[in-house]
This record gives sequence, C-alpha cells and structure tokens, in this order.
Amino acid sequence: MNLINKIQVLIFDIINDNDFNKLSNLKPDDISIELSKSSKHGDLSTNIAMVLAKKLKTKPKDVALNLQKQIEKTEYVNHVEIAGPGFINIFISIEAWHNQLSEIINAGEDWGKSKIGNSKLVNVEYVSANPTGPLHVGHVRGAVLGDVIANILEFVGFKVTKEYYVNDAGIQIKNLSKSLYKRYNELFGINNQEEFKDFYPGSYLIEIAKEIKNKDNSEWLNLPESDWIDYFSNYAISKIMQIIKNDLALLNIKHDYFFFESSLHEKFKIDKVLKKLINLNLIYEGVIPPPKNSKFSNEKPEKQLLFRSEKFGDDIDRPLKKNDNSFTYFAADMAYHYDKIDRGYNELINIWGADHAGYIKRVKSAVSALSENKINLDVKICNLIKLSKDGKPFKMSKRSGNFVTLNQLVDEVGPDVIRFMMLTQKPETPIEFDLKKAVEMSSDNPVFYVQYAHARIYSLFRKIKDIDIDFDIDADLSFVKLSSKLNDSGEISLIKKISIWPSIVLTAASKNEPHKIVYYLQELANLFHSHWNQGSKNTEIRFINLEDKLLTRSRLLMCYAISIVISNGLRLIGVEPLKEMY
RNA sequence: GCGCCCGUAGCUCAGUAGGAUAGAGCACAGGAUUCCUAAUCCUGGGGUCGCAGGUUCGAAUCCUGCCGGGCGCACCA
Repeated sequence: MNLINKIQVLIFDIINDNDFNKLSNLKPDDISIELSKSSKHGDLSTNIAMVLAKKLKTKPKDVALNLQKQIEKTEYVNHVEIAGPGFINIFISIEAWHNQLSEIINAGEDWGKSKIGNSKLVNVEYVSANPTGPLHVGHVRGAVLGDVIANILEFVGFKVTKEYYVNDAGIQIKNLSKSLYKRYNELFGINNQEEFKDFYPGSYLIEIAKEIKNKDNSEWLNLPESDWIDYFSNYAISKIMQIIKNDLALLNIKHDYFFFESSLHEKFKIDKVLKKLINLNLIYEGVIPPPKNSKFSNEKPEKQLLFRSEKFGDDIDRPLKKNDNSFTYFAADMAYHYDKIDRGYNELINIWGADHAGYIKRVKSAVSALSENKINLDVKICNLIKLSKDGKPFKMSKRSGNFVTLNQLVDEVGPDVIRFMMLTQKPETPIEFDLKKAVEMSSDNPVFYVQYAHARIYSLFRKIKDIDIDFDIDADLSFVKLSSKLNDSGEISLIKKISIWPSIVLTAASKNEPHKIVYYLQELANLFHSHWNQGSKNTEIRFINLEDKLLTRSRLLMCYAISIVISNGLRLIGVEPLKEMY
C-alpha cells in the first residue's frame, strides 16, 4: 500500500475508534491528504479536523489534538503539528520516503493502478462523427479526451469498451449518396444533375466515385434514384468509415466497437423501446408548445407521440415520431442507449461537443427511465475549438468543403503534440486554434518538456555503461540498498511527488478529468529539470558520483522510479515516453 | 425569452466536494554551459480572481442578482 493510502486508513481507523464517524460517514478515500506547500508545514497535511468539526459542531482544534496524539504513535511518522485553524501537519521519517522508492520500482508499470473500478463495465462513446467525410480538427478534442478517459478508467480497474456510434441513417446519408452519384456522373462528362443545397463537395467523394467507375463502369447511369441510392450510400459509408478509422489510427486511437444506427431500424429495436416505455407508462399522445423565438413559434402545435422525459428532469416532454410517422432521431438514440443498457454496462460515458449540450437532459432522462434509475450516464461536454486562419476566425463546414482535416494536422505536428495540446485545457474551456500557429508553436510544446525529462534519465543509464557502476535497469533492482545519504531536499521533493502519483490517477479517474495527469506530469518534469540543473552549481548532488557508488546507485534508482511515473503517465495519455530526443 | 458553459497576470490557462502567502507556461528584463543532453535552470516585475451583495472562524471556490462572451432551444442528425 502506498504511503498516502496508509495514512488515510490510519486516520480513518482513528476516526472510527473515536466514534467521530457516526455523523460524518467518511470513507478512507474521502480524507484528503496533500503534499504540504511549505516545509514549515511538514511533509503532508490534512484538513480533516476542520471538516469533521463542522459536522460534529465542535472545535477543529479539539479534533485535531485528538488525532495528533494517535497519528504520532505510528512508526513512519516523526511528529505531528497542529497549525492555523486546525490543519494537521505530518512530518514523515526519511526512511518512509525511501521505502516508497522500492514500492514504486517493484510495482513498475502497475504503479498507480488500482482496483477501485471493481471490474465494472463502462462504455465510453466518443468521436461518433457522421460518416460523411474525413475527420477534421473539430473532432480531435473529443477523440483524445474520450480515449484518455477510457485509458484512465481501465487503469483504475474498470472494464472499458471504447465505442463509436455511426449515424448511417437519415437525410444526411441520402445527401451523401446523391453527392457521390453526382460525382460518378461527372466522371462520364454528365452534369445534368439538379443542384441541391446539401451537396458534399469534398474531393474524397471523387476518389470513391472513380472506384465505382472502375468496378462497375457505366452500369449505374441513367437509372432512377431508387435503383442506386442504397448502393451508393453503402459504398460511401464503408469507404468513409475506413478513412475515419485511418484518421483515428494516426492519433493511435482504436475503438473496440462500432455501433451502426441502421441496425436499430433493421432489428426493430426502436419498436422494442416503445413497447418498454408503454409498459412503464411513459408514453402519451400530447401537445408541446412550439419553441419561442424561432420560425416555428407561430405554428399551431399538433398532437404527437411523446416521452415523459420531464418526469426525469428534462425541461419538456420529447417527441418520438415525426408527422410522417417515422421515428425521430431521439427515438433512435433511446433505442441505442437501451441497447447499451442491455449489453450490461454499469456506467455510460458519452463525449459530445458543446453544440449538443442542450441534448443532455433528454438522453439522461432516457437512460434513467430505461434502466429504471440503475445506470448512470455521464456526458462530458468538450467545448468547441475556435478556429482561425492567419488570425481571422473562420467557420468550418463539411458541406462547404472548407476545413482543416485531422490528417493534415497530424502530418504537420505529429500525434504526441496534438494529444498533449488537447489535454492542456479542461474540456469546458474553448480552445483557440490556428493551424499556422499550431505548427509554429509545436516546437515549444510542453509535451517535449516532459519527454525530455524522461530522456535525460535514460541518458544517465547510457552514461553509466561506460563507468564502473553496477546498475542495470533490466535486472532485478529490488535488492539495491538505498543510501541514507539520499536526503537532499531536491531528492526528497521528487520522491514525495512520485509517491502521490496514485492519488493523482484516482482524482483524474473519479472526475473524468485527464488534464490533471498532464498538469502533474509537467510539475514532476519541472522538479526533475530543476534538480538536475542544481547539479551544475552543486556537484555534490549530481546523480553520478564516482567516489560513492552506493549513493550513485541509490540516485539512479530514484531516477528510475521517476522514469516509471513519467512513462506511466504518458502512456495513459497516449504519448510516447522517449528514451532519447530527436 | 429560456437553458447550459465560460469570465483568474499583457496573452493562453491551472486552481472550484470552502482552507494556510492565488499558481504555471508564453511574452518582457537580467543571469547560469571547462560539468550527467541548455528542448534545461535561476532571478525579477506583473492580480479590484467580471461587478455587487450574502452565508462563516475562513470564499477565486457555495447562494442571489447583475454585466460581458460562447453554445443550444425542429418533427436535423
């Protein structure tokens, strides 16, 4: 067990023994233990006394004093001080920190892993872009965010499915098919197709049309729409999904499962959902007011088939069928989420763009209704990427063909830069994005700062091969004894920092906030670079000291532990931990 | 009109289940390399945490109102 955990459990036990917990109902993980910001405040601090005092309506200092005595009895605690309004500052023995190093090295790739997820099934649905064209920069953020959330959840013990919902039904697919057919005709010099405003002008359709021409020649010319529409849409979808998969592969993203909207219609899943809703008495024929401030506001409302989403916290009940008696998109989406529930997931996570925020309540309502309040749906909204070109904002649109593709972007800067960049902001804040700037800035991207720290450590390992130091990171290092001289303040800061890595992972996982990992890695790299450079003035603290081999091996062991944490962190966010720069 | 998100240093942003002196990067000014990689480090200036109230030992963080920006409000997907 790691040190932070040990202390949480220790305090938790004391609280229970004192019956403090009767009113507060805490779990060990709820006890927040932080690295003290100043050495005056010891190594670790907790505000638990103040939290408890509030609930128990007693004085924080009394609670703190009570805890102090008992925490002090523990072997790895040197002493405990009460400060300010009731902070408990814990001073840890240096041996306890040294022990953490062994703990980290023994855990290796598993350092920070946990079983908190309890093998529960989680479905993370992300990207889910319409199969009408290649991915563009607007999709990148959600793609990276979803991927990393999934990685983190897996790391803390959930069984995760990475899923993509393919909207291969509806009007946009018809337009896609017609656009492709138009391109096909053009290849034969025919341009008598009537203009339609939702034409997809991207050049990728010309490529696909050429393929069809090579394969089938003029077979599809001069036929009524009903003869070719399905063939052309199916052809386009399968080709474009291949393009999308390739785009995602450039960012090292691979989904486990692709769910096709069309399968819902084919298997009459929507009717099944309606039946379920009828059984639950959640459907009725009714009238909802038209939206205000819209072109429909003056229309007379008609009776429609409605789902009682208001009962589950939505603002209004939602229609399931259109006037022509076909299903709404929402009806299909309900069926889709019902399918997820059916597949046995304990938790659902959807990653959406901010433009879909208004849709959250109704889908959450649907999941609550269909799972009978058993399954939680967490919708992560990531804000849009505000695009600019040469400093001027511009709007992208697939239909106008005016967009920067993901492909172009990866080509220019590489996957590591993009993945890191997409995570340096929490998802709710909009990112401003200028391709030109992004390319210029990519060489100062903070990802290199973190990778460099990792590479520097490996440069030490290369260096010592030429020196008479017995240290091989591929060998079993658990027997290496640590020198008690491993006590420089920079060293201790580093050891503390890597010791709290498991808590960082848990926080990131519990809130689905990958950017916490990114910020942590930058802080760790900063401590490391800083300590490294101290060595240029103070030769005593350099990692390699030919006079003292035990000390050198201890320091290398510490560096190895640091490299483990950096590499585990980078792996979670899908960035390569480099052993050498360039 | 209604709903959601955002407003913190010149710029881009962390910090928000209330906690100790509000942080980082970029930019700006200066400094460090006979030495384990200078893609690094060190020092410095820079803040009415949008505004105004409230809750309390304590508020950037919670509540209310307002201001400013974004997104959404269709039987479109």
